[in-house]
Amino acid sequence: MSLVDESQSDRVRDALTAAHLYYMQDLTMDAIAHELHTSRSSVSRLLSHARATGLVDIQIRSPLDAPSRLELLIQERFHITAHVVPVPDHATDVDRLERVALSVARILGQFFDSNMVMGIAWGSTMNAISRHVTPKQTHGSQIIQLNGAGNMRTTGLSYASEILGRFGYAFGAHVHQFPVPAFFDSPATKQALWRERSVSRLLEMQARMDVALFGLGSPFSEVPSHVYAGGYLEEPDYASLSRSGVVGDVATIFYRADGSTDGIPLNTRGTGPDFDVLRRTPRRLCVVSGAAKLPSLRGALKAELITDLFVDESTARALVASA
Amino acid sequence: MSLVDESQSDRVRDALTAAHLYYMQDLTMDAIAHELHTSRSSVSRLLSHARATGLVDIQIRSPLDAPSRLELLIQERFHITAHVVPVPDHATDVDRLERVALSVARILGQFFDSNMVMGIAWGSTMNAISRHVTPKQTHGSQIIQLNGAGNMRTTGLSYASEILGRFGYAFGAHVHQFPVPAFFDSPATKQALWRERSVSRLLEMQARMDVALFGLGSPFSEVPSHVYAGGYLEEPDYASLSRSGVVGDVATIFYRADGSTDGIPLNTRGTGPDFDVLRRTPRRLCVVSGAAKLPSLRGALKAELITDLFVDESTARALVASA
DNA sequence: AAGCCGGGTGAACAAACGTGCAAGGAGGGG
DNA sequence: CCCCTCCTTGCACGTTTGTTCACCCGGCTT
Repeated sequence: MSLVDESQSDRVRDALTAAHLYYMQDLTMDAIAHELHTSRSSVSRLLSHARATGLVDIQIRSPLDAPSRLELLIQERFHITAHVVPVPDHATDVDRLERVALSVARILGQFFDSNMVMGIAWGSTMNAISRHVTPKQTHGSQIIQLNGAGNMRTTGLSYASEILGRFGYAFGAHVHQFPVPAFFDSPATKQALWRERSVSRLLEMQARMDVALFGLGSPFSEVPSHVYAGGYLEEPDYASLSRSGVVGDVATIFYRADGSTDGIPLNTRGTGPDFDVLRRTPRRLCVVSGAAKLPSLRGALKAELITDLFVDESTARALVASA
Repeated sequence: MSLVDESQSDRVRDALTAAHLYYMQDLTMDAIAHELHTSRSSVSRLLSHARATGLVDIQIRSPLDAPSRLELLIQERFHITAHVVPVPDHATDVDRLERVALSVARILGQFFDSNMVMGIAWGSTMNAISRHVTPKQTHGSQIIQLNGAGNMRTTGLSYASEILGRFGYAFGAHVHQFPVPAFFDSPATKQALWRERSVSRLLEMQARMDVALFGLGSPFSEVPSHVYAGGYLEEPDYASLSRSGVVGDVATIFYRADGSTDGIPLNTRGTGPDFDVLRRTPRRLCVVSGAAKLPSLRGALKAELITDLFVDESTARALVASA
């Protein structure tokens, strides 16, 4: 282990030197290879490594007078910070998701630091982000799962824990899983379990998280979110959602177009944090891609669930275009 | 002007988009050119522009457990933060200076922010840095010249103001020049002028600066600094310095190997800030390259003039090697 | 001890990139 | 109105960079 450690740290040291020479002194990889007594290819790999592990941190800082027109409009209209991801109009929804996720993954480190608690939902958006998130070493930080992931067929643990694990690994954070189904069959079971100390400990932690990161579910769009495709809900559930006028969910809690949640039966069985809890979280990062989620997004904005919105360009345009 | 402004801001906007697509989404320049309806070459230029103007900010962050061994040693021995710039041992002194300067220019933005006052000396080191400093927009910030620049032949204003001007431009800071000679002929003139309100206003500003940036002068090394080559001093002055046991200067104030300054005649005629003033400045960035400055560096460390040291690798090695 | 296995290396190739150059276009002055 | 100038553009070229592949070397198994 000591040998491994040593060679690891040698590698890091070399990567740092190479990064310094490349990004601070503008040497070519060739020149660096020469100074480091190795081959140019190795330097290329060293630099890739440096970027991938967050040794090199590339940020884009708009001079504050020139954020995109769209970001300004959204800020004025909804009083949130918008990060519009440029994506060509003809891109497919899969592309959109992937590109927004990549951008978020790169920028996430700016929102998370040592000794913070970050709550994370799961789903295709979070999955995509998790696969790209660039590491940033922190200490004493915690990552906590926002809602259960089990369904009738599996405990969902492996899927959710893979996602959470990648975030935890990237930030050197302690990961707290939430080993319950996404939806309980009976509200009583939920209430019972919520009184269990192991669970209430998690809920308390959720109540004092610093950052929440989530996507939006949109039950009635053509591209249903993970929750809706994964066998978590059954026919009568959908009928009930439809009757209640639901337009979306955040971490298994549903809401209407006006942002209200009162009297939606399924919410007594969902496992995500109550919106009152969520709204007390200082920074609430919401990632949305694709126009299909527009109604869900409007509802979430009405419900004031979002402080920072990450959205692809054309969806952003659609958002401000309509009243 | 409005047309110029508009096209400027268009350019910035395009540069931001391109940077986002390139650095956050890992598209190739070709792909970006396509999305922006322009040619690949223009995208290349756009990205260069984005980097050069600080829209894209590249930082290197050592995981705090692995700063170079040298930086650690220096920190332990002298209680300052060291930034060791990797430079191959066989590099010439000119190379050394240039590469250290480049590194400092890139990192300087991390030390300077809005509403700050930065004092800047001048000389070949500062000149080299000024030619590379990457912009960072700030507001309400001030840059102030630490010491006069005139000599028997010229007022020195153009040289010093060029340097100061580049810093000021890069940070959007107000520049305050110090229109006096580097050394007065007579101490009485200095004292008289020091009582002038226009000058004392500058001195007061120096007294509350947040950052000072300076190199070291080394009067008796083979590669004399600008002050010594530029006709600022005359033969009797050198003799006097030699008699006093001077090993270096910071902004025209001389010191001995033990860091003391008392009773050095020339200091009554120099125009830089008193070391007591300097030592009250929260951050004092010193840039040194080349082993020839080692004695000066040791003296400056003894005098506790430095909080952050930027130095090339082999000079750093030499510094810790000797007791 | 021989043999496999995984990770890392440099050579060679292909892709991506930067830059000198000539052409085109907008703005300003005659 | 024309011309001159300066700035920007895209092309073409040479350079720089990423990636594939065969190879080597240390560690572990049989």
